[in-house]
Amino acid sequence: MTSNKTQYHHGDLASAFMDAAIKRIAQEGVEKLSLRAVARDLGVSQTALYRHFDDKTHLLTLLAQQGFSRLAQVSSDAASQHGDDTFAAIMALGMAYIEFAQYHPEHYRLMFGGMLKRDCKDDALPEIRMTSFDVILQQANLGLARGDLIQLEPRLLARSCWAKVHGIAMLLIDGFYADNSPAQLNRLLRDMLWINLRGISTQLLPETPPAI
Amino acid sequence: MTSNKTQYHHGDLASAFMDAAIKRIAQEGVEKLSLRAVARDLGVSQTALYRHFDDKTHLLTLLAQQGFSRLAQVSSDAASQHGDDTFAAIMALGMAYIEFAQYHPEHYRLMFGGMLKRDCKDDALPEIRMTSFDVILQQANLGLARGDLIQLEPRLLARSCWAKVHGIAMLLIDGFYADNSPAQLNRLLRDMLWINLRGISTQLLPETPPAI
DNA sequence: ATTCAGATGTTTACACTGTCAACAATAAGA
DNA sequence: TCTTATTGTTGACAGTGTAAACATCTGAAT
Repeated sequence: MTSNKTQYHHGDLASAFMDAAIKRIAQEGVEKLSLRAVARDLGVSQTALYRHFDDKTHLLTLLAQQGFSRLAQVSSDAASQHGDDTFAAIMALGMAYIEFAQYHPEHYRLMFGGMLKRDCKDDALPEIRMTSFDVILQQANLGLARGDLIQLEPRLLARSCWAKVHGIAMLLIDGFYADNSPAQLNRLLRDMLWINLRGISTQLLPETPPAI
Repeated sequence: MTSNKTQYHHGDLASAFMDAAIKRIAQEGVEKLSLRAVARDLGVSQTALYRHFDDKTHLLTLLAQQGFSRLAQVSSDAASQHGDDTFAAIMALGMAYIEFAQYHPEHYRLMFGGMLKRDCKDDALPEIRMTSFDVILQQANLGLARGDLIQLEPRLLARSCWAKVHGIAMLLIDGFYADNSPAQLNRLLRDMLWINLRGISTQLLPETPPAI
């Protein structure tokens, strides 16, 4: 299996392809990703990938799915570290979410760029997409149960938070907050998240979030 | 000038190109826009556009600029129809903004898709981008002056609104709210916008916005 | 152990793309 | 009218995604 003598069979070309593709995407952006270039990186023929993926869209779809599952993971982890503090949990969730986008901007753009929706026959994507949403929805339900959040549909509360977080993440990676030092940026992001939280809180929250 | 006998000189090929390109983008998405296809639509040679645009990025940049200026126009118009009612004005602004994205999803994606930021030498784009923001900023300042909004930096208030509106618009055109009737959708969008407004209001607003 | 089918990788080829260089036709000013 | 800059065309080149035919390896049944 790990015989490095014969290199005709790569071993696990599929995941090697995905890793190499992500690296290239991170460097040069999704738009100008070339499958042939990835094949060159791996020292493999330019059509080898067609034994593992239907076409380019298929590969990108799998990468997007991978991104969604990682995003759900990090945001879920962040939220669960704040026990029964509704607002701290949602803030942590949002910041982790935004950090993911910040560290993997091109991957995030692939996930939400919309180039997949048009010709994606794979029905699994919308489903996996929702795992990220479910993390937020769960926190909304917890907050409702604790009486911390106003009594609207849980889905509405979650959607509101998601839209806010997503908008911030998008504008951030598009460079709209570039005129800020790291400390200022952190403050700005937290302030913006907090405003939306104030809008769904039953309590009268202060105008700015508590220090970390 | 309008001699339709000799067709060697088109007259105004530059804007004809932009119009035709926008049409194609609206139909098939930004990603798979082919300059040659646009040239074919216009019955013109495939390199004619290089007398009017540096390259593909240049054309897309101009289209994006045009989009930003139209977006600023419609959202400004919507806000100015609500006199001195801070919350009605901001709600109208947000809804008009979202409607623009809804009616021109691919154009909106071009504006915020980030495929320009990477290799856009044109410095005018970030500037024109900000005209959309200035419309919101102006409403924030008005609301502050009336004492309707909490006393934070006007830029922060505006940025918060913008992020929310942008996030909603993006998720909308990505199909995340597809499981809604038009009436439900309108209600959902307004509810989400309203939550953010509650977060920056000095008054205690109701949990859902007043009927249109 | 041999054989044979399926999985995996390669070669070749095609249609398509963005863009450059060289050339042709027109419009406008001296 | 002659000149010159503007505008459009032709032809070419390198790069792309991907289909078809072919080659090689792996693994299981005989």
